[in-house]
Amino acid sequence: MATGGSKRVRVIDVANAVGVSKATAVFSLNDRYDIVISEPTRQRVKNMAAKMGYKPNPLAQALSTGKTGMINIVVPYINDPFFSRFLAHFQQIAFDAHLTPIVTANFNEDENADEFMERLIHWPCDAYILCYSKKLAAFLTERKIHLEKPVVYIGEKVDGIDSVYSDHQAAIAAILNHFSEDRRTDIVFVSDEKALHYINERYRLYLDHMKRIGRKPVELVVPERSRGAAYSTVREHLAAHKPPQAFFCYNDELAIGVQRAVQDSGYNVPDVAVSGFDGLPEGDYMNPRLTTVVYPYDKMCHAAWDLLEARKENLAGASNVVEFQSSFVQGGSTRLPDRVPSLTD
Amino acid sequence: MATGGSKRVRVIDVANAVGVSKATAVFSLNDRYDIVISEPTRQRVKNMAAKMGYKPNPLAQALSTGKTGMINIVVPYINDPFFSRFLAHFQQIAFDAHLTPIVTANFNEDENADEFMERLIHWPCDAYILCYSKKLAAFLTERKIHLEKPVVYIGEKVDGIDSVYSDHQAAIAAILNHFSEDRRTDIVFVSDEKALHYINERYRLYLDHMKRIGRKPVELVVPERSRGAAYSTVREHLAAHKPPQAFFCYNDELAIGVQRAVQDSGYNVPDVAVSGFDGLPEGDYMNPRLTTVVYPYDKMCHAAWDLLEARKENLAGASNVVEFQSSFVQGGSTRLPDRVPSLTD
DNA sequence: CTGAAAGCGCTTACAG
DNA sequence: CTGAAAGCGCTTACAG
Repeated sequence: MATGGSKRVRVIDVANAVGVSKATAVFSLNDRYDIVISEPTRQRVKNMAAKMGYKPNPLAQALSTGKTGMINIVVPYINDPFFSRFLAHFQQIAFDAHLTPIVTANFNEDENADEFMERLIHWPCDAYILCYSKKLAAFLTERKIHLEKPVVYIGEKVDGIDSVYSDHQAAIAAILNHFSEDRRTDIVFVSDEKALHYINERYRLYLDHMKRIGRKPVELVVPERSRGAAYSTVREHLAAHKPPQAFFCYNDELAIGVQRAVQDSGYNVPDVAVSGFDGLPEGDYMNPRLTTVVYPYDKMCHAAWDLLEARKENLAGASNVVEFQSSFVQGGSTRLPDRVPSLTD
Repeated sequence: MATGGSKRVRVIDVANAVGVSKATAVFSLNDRYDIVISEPTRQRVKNMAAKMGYKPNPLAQALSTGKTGMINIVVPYINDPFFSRFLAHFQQIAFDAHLTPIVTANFNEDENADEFMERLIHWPCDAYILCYSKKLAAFLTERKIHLEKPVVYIGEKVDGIDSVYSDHQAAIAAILNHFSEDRRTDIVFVSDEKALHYINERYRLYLDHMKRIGRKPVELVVPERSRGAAYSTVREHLAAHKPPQAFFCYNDELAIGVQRAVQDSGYNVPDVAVSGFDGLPEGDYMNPRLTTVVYPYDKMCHAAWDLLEARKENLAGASNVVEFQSSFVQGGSTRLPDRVPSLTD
């Protein structure tokens, strides 16, 4: 049976209805002006197609042309306020470009990850947008997929493929500097295992900072990158230890759990300061508001798209990098009431 | 050029490498045990396919069989903590079933909505899962798409197609009852325009309740279903009016903005009570915790999947409905300290 | 413009 | 098991 329902209209049906050949119908519909067809004929075909509700079967077109009109957008997790912002942007961009976005979560380090990647590279699509999944980027480049189809990476600078990222250094320094100005030196770094395992910029700058001010770094490792896990870990920690002057959290997701844990343990925020990262919208609705770092999401997404478009012309060319700057945003979760806030930007 | 890279391995390549016919190769790979092929031959084909990295081209398979292996999952918005939970569940379900999920946001009432729906029905896929988009459901049933492919609706009971929903009545009653027990009678309903426009259960039960207790209902209409819009609306309201005893909010998204607005206006929550709806994870991390209503998301998703599976066998059969019960969860955002909490379940 | 044909990569019915 | 063939619905090169 034909794909897409029993009585789907085909080009041949349109051609027969108008009384022209299949070729003429196709050329008219596809605006092939390199073929000589009279304007009235073109119009008759188009009108009839519209009247009959003809839509080309994308599958057949794809098989014939090698262009699927599908674009694979990969994020580590689909149900995550951080990544879903990127998804929403790309969804809109793809819609406008008349492409079908195949949105997939790559399960990053999960047990399904390998299986996922195998399936991914065999799925026919025209291009890939990878968000924050270095492992997947390595997988694709190893198999030279980026030489066959455009691939763009968003999140970090990755060798060999076009990438877009936001530089966090100044923003991280601003947070740590802000702690110093409030004379907070007893700072705990909160992250999940992954963030410690890889060479992590936030962690590294934290270590540098602690060294500089001559204090011993303390890491609190949360078993999983979720607010719930952060909450439990910090509750336990505060049951056994005195609170630090500040919790420097890997991201907002963790900071949200941390802040709640501090409060539920009977301490006040910002007496105990809590800082996050990522600029999740919900941070603005915490009480107090979460100090965080925001990135220019929309600009990053559009830059990624532009790279992808440009790449089509030149698959083998040298890879490009587009850099943005993240910015520190101070909220009540770190501001001591008796001090004037100091924003670096 | 072939889809999916220049040197993609095809069945014929595998067949030639083993020295069997194309048909034999296909039958072996597809485990067609209705065809007599010796076991050793089957194995040789499979091993060679694995060795050569052969994966069938899904596009060609789809065109030939009429089965695309794609399932369309539609939500109003992709970047929404409520809907993205459903997405995450279905993503996993589809992965396990070896299907490719086409995740799309239908922009619900936006300007793009019509264009979106037109494209949607012409996109070849094997089935549809619609989440909370009645307009789209009507569009599909009008065109009798549900008689061609399985369609399941999640969110409400919809005539003519299989649907899964959670009944909120008891939970809504529990919230209102909870307000009464705390002697709160001055209750404001907060929703966006849509929620008032349609016949809305939460709104209707609120009106009934206010009538019963002899108080005048007050609706606060937020221009858009976002926490930011709710925040602004309530800030303005509280600048001009005395606070009510309770804000009964259409959902958590709005309640999050409302709670923050109440606090920023200088009032205490739960002196002014705020209740939400949906059981978003972030409600648990508000200060105080948000009183809300939770649904059995995972069960709903699996029920929807089961309906879809069953529907394949019998497209024309009468539609089924699976109902779940939502439950009231009391948080600190409504609990008066001097009263014993009263949970109905 | 037309008409007949090949091809994308697969599945499947059929005669041997 | 094999081999030759038709078909899914489209695109495209080619001879007229």
